[in-house]
Amino acid sequence: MGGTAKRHSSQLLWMSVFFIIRRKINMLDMKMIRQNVEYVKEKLATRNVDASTIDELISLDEKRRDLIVNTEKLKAERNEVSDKISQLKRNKENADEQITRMREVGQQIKDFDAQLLEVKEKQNNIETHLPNIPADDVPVSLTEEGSIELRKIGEPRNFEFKPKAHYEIGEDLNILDFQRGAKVSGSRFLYYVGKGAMLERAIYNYYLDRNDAAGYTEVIPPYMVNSESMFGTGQFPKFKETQAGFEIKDTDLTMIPTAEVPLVNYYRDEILSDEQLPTKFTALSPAFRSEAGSAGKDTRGLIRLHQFNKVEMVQFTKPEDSWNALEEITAHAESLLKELEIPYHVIELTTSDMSFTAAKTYDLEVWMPEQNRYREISSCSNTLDFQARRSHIQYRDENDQLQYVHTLNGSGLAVGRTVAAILENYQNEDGSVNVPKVLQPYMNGLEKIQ
RNA sequence: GGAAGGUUGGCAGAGUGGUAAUGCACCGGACUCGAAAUCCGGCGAACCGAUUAUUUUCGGCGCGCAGGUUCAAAUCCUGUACCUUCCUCCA
Repeated sequence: MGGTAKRHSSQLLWMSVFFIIRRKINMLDMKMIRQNVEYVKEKLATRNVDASTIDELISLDEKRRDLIVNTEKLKAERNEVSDKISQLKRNKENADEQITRMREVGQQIKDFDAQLLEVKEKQNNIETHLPNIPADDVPVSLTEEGSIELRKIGEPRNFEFKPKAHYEIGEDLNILDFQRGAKVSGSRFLYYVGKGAMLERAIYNYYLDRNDAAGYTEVIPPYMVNSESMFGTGQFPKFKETQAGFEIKDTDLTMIPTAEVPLVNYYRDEILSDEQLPTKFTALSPAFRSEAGSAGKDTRGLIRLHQFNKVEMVQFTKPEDSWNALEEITAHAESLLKELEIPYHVIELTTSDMSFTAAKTYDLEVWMPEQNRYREISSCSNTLDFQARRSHIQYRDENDQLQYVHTLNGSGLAVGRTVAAILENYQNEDGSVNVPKVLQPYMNGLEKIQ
């Protein structure tokens, strides 16, 4: 058992190495890079990619194409001579001379192919680690500073008492149980109990209903996905190297860090017709994150957990529509906060703050009274064709030409953090918490948790 | 978890070592006032490279995927994924 398990996992390792090589995966179009070397260097420099990396990529690409020319020449010869051999054999003539020669050619092909594989591997390793090129209007910054506040909606409430932290409120009301979460699972886990569980459920049902009304098709996706899916949306390979997620041992499965992964990969390796665009999906799912590297940050409360619920929105659009779609998806996420009457602001992330796949990102941050600051509750991004290239999602345009679709994702919204925001913003001096009006129908008319 | 069968172009479907039949669909043409039917011709996804760079042409790859044997693999060998059916088990 132990032996087979071990062999099994080493095979999986090879599988995960090879699926990268097997298909030509361009997150950025190699032809585009080749033709715009300086532009790419300049753009990626704003995302901490060294110019020498691009130089190395270019030289590997040249080497690769040279090898292809050489090896294909030999393969063409082999095909031709093989044809002759088969004719000779059919005529019962002697083909020994040709066969001997081809034996040699075959060896040469093998040698070139081995070299080619090596170069491809190196090239792929660089390519798959290059982040998306930021859109031209994204603020440039190499530090965390520099994001732009686009608008601020709603006035933070004036408290006549010292507002409590959401985790205190939740523990005092017996609706959040972090102690037992830690006992049963560990830190960064909790139980929602009673009206707390009901509040969580009310929020995500409310979100799903609103998203449905906005034209998103509701989906219940798998919560574990294979490596190719993780690759398609841009989590792998970096995610794997930094151990940012939970991978299931001895399998090829990873617990999803966001529903974006199964939603975008829904159409992986498919060609859509242009009537299918735009397609809009929404899903409630738990999100699983190891939070490696965030030790000591947000150790209490609902802000940073290993498992949290999130309602996600994903759109597949034609290239010319994706920038409008980003505004639309953001506006829709905002409408949810407006209806919940929680103060928030919208910021535009900087080049280095954006996720690996994003060309442009808006974050929505809600006001947290006890922390006296805004905290992220939604992130809406346009990845352009970055994910579509990795996951091979194309469509036939009106001229019957194949084109990559554009993909967008946005939280609509993070559920656990919504609970936190409601507890803090709607708290009363006596420790009770009012239920936002729009959620009351989802809580059997309950107006206050006490 | 065990067993058997399967996976070939948009679809259907042949092909057990000599380089992917055939049908439907599709594109072009003929016939027609036009269409259908019929006939003739063409193409068979995607991907990669060279060439041309508005159009092209040539080649590689390509029969679920990955290895191996061979001058040559859809075909033989090994591994593996998925689908179907039957046991087993289970919400």
